[in-house]
Amino acid sequence: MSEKTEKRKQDLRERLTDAAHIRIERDGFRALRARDLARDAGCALGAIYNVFNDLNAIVLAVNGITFRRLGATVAQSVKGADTQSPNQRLILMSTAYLHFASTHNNLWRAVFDIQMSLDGPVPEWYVVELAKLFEHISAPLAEIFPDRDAEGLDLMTRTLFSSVHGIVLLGLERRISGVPVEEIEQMIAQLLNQIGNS
Amino acid sequence: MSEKTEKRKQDLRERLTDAAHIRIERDGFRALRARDLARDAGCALGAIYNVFNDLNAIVLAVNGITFRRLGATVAQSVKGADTQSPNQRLILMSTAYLHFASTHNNLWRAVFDIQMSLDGPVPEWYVVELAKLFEHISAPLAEIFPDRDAEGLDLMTRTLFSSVHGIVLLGLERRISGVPVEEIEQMIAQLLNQIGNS
DNA sequence: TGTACATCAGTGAACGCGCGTTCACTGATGTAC
DNA sequence: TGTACATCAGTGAACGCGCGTTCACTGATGTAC
Repeated sequence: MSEKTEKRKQDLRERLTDAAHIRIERDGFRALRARDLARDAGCALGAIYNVFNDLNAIVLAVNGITFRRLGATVAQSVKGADTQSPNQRLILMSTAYLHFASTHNNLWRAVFDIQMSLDGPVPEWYVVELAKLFEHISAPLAEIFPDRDAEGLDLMTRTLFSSVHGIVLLGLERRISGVPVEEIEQMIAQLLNQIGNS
Repeated sequence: MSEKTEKRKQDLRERLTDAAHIRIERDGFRALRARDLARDAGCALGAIYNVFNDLNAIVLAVNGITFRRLGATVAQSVKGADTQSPNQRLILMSTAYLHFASTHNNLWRAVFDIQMSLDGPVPEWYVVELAKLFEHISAPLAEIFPDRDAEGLDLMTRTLFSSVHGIVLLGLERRISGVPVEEIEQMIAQLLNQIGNS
């Protein structure tokens, strides 16, 4: 395969991923259709399978991008905030998480939904990104609880992340327990202040 | 329609619900098939539609049962525990919640999953059960924070429920961030002790 | 009690549709000489 | 530079399957007289 051809393939891969990105963001990943993607990307239906193993691989590709963006957004929220209290930084990150989830709801859900319904190994990027996210959380926690060992800190990190995730998840779920974003922010602040003040 | 006939219909409804209950618990609600149900319940495929509007109605019926059981289990866990500290009671309830979710994982997920992917009005029982669950949570919270008004208490109740839900959800999710149940118990205790000690 | 009729639960074959994936073909691109 | 050949990206019609739901039919049950 010549370089030029390889580039064309890469090009198609990107066009498909972009199209999937847009469609998932708008309609959710369960509404993704091979025929729609082909039309959007301007290729034949069969061409998809020259470039991806199956539809799922495209969703995973989009999820990889989404998760990295999410991680970057959270990291960004505390960049240059070293002067803030650790508690304040946790709130900044959680709020960033909330806003990402709120703004890109379908993309965000796809990341967590599809993992749960799939089998096979968890993709590498997933593990890496999650670890990075956890590092950002554990840093302020280590300041708040300086005498915890690494293991205790890890448990606390998971606890905190899951809690905030739960608050965001149910808070954004209009059909069940959904509330306005400001109220979700209050919930997060409430939770973190409890923890920060102990 | 005679009384006897009505009873037969009611009977079939129950047989179908029971069959769905078993299958959802074992395989998850996404694997539920009309033909399987008909076979399990010993009726013809078409008979289902004499008795339910569609498959979804059966899942909703099962979800109603599950949610009530869940509520009862949580309530049971603090029955006669008035001597315990409010914090301790919150831990009891959360642990009961965890164990229910862990033991009846697919049933539990169906309750939350299907609500999110459906449109149309939220069923009455759902709202009622959730309100009951929230009452159980807000009682101990009112003891811990006697000077909060009703609104603040409500916010805190939602915060707590969502947090515990998130911890259980991600904790039980083997493919992503899953950990042993004992560790989830620790996470819950950690969260609630933070809140109880403030 | 018996007979004629009406109803409607019960039946399962067939409909209908959606949709991921394949596959035989074509033509553009690249390579060898 | 030109010619012959090979490769493989690109094509889209067709396959295949799953599965919810319908529908024309039947026979059991109930009702009227």
